[in-house]
Amino acid sequence: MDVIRLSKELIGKKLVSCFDGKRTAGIIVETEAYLGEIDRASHAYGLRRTARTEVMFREGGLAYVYLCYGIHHLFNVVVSPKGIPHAILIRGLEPVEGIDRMLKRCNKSRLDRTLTSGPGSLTRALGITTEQTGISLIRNTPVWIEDSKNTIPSGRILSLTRVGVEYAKEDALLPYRFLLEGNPYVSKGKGI
DNA sequence: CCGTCGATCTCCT
DNA sequence: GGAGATCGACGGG
Repeated sequence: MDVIRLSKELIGKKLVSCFDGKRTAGIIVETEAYLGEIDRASHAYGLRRTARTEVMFREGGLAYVYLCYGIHHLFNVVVSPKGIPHAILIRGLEPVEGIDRMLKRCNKSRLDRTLTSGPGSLTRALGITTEQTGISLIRNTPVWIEDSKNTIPSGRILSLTRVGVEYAKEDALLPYRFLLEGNPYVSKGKGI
């Protein structure tokens, strides 16, 4: 499984949630690859296993959602065969469906880039929480990823260093952050 | 516009 | 006890 290639391929696809029969969705415009065992920035570095990260060691196609700083729910796609804990963090969405419902979830009255820019903001907008960790993203579940037929945003894919992983030493320099150049819904961070 | 700080969960030391 | 794959409120310039 080529996590780097898949991280780029996820850009332009649609992340969808559906709770109470109501869809909310956005086009993925920013991702980060986390390469499990060999990546100091990964929760699974050195094959370290905890209750929280156990889902990363399961088969690809599952959601890994964890709580960051005690507040923010961060959504990842587990992408590799069983035992290989690679994951892709979704960091930015361009909202396309159910915007009113997203605004309500975020206590906002108007759409602007802050609705779904950044990994903690987009989960709040879609209603994704740690309750969804471990669910399948390809079967019939409240959260999944699908091809976006009509609404594919344009732009070149840039590769930059990842955000907030300075502690990862030399791995902090790896160009494992991917985003659509110029898209307003990419997160703030160095290099942008 | 900018920097600082609080929120308060999980895991490591 | 401390830091982290973060965000938004607040205060000063």
